This record gives sequence, structure tokens and C-alpha cells, in this order.
Amino acid sequence: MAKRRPRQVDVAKHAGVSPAIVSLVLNGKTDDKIRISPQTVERVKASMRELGYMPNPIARSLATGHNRILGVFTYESVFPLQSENFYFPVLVGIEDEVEAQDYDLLLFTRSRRYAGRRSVYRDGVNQLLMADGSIVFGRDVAADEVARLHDEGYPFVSIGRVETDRPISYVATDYAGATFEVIEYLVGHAHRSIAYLGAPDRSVSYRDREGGYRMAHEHLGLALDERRVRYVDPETLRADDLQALLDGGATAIVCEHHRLAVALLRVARQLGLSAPRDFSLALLGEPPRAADSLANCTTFRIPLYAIGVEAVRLLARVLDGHEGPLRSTLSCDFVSGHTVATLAP
DNA sequence: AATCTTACGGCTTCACCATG
DNA sequence: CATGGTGAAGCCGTAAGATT
Repeated sequence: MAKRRPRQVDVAKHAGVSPAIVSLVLNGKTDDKIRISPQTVERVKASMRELGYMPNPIARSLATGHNRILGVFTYESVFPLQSENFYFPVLVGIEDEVEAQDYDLLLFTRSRRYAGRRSVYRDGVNQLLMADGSIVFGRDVAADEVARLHDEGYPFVSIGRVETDRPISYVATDYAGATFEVIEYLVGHAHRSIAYLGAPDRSVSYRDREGGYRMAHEHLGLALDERRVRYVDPETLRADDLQALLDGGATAIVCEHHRLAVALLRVARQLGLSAPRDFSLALLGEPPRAADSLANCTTFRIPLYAIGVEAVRLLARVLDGHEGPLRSTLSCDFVSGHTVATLAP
């Protein structure tokens, strides 16, 4: 039979004081309203040492209503290889900043059993309440859930802009601005017909990129030909598709994500074409570990680590009682690469 | 058998009190 | 009146116990 762990009341008895004093000594609250003689403080500390007393964190959070635990909830898998560890640097940033802010981290990776998709709620109960506050992220943060979290008053920060009418806090990435910069760069290399290859799934970050593409056309005085904007899966991309874009006059192609770019280079090879010799190519966001065929691709670097850090900082401020939504937009770094050539006149 | 009540877990904190 | 405390409510959910 293992000996029962000593509780606060045991320490109190041992030191000849009331449990309240033990609590106050434990939390160093000897300077405020309540005065405790230095001798008593020492006696209590000695008793705690002697009995090997450790406070019970569950009971503590029961009494205080908080536990200095931050949750991370992801709407998609973080660890499987298919995700190419895109979010890994984000998690590293979160971990580092959580440590710096003296919190603990709790990772929620719930099954899809309940709503057909991952959900914060289990049988209608917000599981994130186990933590003082949480960071939610994923390519498809569910707008309805986030709205509900907000309405319930649960403290959280979203990584990625969420389209909802609620004033939620988030860390956004300036995909529009970064894409604008890429288009500007292409235009600087004399391209005026730039095709856009996007994913069929129009999640927020993709639409932001496309917004930047369109904005650049407007601001740079380029004619936008809708036939050059294509939504396609990498698996279904055919050589014909590339041929059609080039026949239509496109001299440069931007890809929303790296699997599209890889697929594009594959079908180019089938046609005996390559970038930047036969067309220019830019990728709208660097893959975490650049795929071999994209090692020199013109792209931009997403500040994944900084996004994680910033999310924790915002959440910490929310938990410190900051009222109203906190929002940060981080910019990306342009990477010139070698897949864009200056177009001959 | 169904429904309602209470004790319990360990800790924090507010209101209050005895003594020199 | 300053010093050095004490007592008890309450945090929340569960399960055992009491009452119909």
C-alpha cells in the first residue's frame, strides 16, 4: 500500500497552523492583506519539506478556475507525413512561447467520430475547457464552431483568418500581399499574361492568395483573363491543361500550393518543357521542406514559427483580461529563386 | 424504482477575531 | 490599533445515500 500523498491539511497539522496559512505560504501571499510571522513561514516550509508535500493541481484549478494550461486544437492532422509537416514549425513556435510565458501545453487531436469532421465539441461539450484558453488552427477552421466558442466566451486565438461576423482574435498571414509581390516580380520581368493554378477547395488562405493575384492585376494595369484562372487537383492535372494555358498566351504560371507546382513540372516534362526556359513558374508559399523539383522555385516564405509565437502572445494577452479582438497579420518573405526568366520582347 | 439530496475531493480566499 | 492569525464558503462534477 503506497502511502497517501500528504495534503495541505497534513502540513497544517504538522506545523500547528490552519490550512489557510499553508496555502498563503505556498503561494507567497505573505505580503498582502494577511500577515504571517517569518517564523511561521519557516515552520510551514519546513513541514512541507519534511512531509514531501506537493499541491494538487486539480484541486488548485478547481478553486481558482484556471490552471495555466493552453490548448492547441487542430482541424487537421499535424503529425502524419501527408501533411508534409507544414504545421510543424508553427507548433515549435507555440511550444517555445508557451514555455516563455510559463504555461503548459495541451494538444487536442480529436477523432472525427462525432460530427464527421474534427470538432471541439464532444456531445455538445466544449472539450477545450480543460485549458484556460486555446489556439485553433488548420486549413479549414470551422467558422461555425469558432463563432460558438466566441459566443460562449471561451478565450481562444485562431491561426488563420476566419470568416465570421464575430470579433474573434486571430493571427493571419498576408497571403494577398505576398502574392501581390510575386505578381509584381513577374511583371518586373516583363510578364503580362500570368496564369493562376488553384486548388478546387477554396479555403480562406487560398482565396486570400487569389485576392492578391486579382488586386495585382488591377493595380498594375494588367488585363485579367478568367480562362487563365484554373482550379484543379494535382492528380488530375494533364499535359493538355498546361498546353492550353501556354497556347492561350500565358508566359508565367503561379501555383497556390506546392503539390500543384510539382504536378505542373511533371506534365511539363511530358511535353519536353521546363521552367524557366519555356515558361516562368512561381509558387505561392514555400513548402516546409522544399521538394527536390522545387528547390529553386520562386516563392515566398511563410513565417510559420513566428505565427506560432504570435498566437501564444495574443492568447496570453486575452487571458490577462484584454477586451476585444486581437489581430496580427504577419508578412511573408519573397524568395526570388530561379524559375522566373525575363521575357524577351 | 424513480427522484432528489448530500458528501466528497484539495485548495484558495474573504470575512472576521483574539491578543498584546 | 497593529499583529498574526482562524473558520468556512465555494469551486464543480460525481456517486453514494436518503426520501418519496
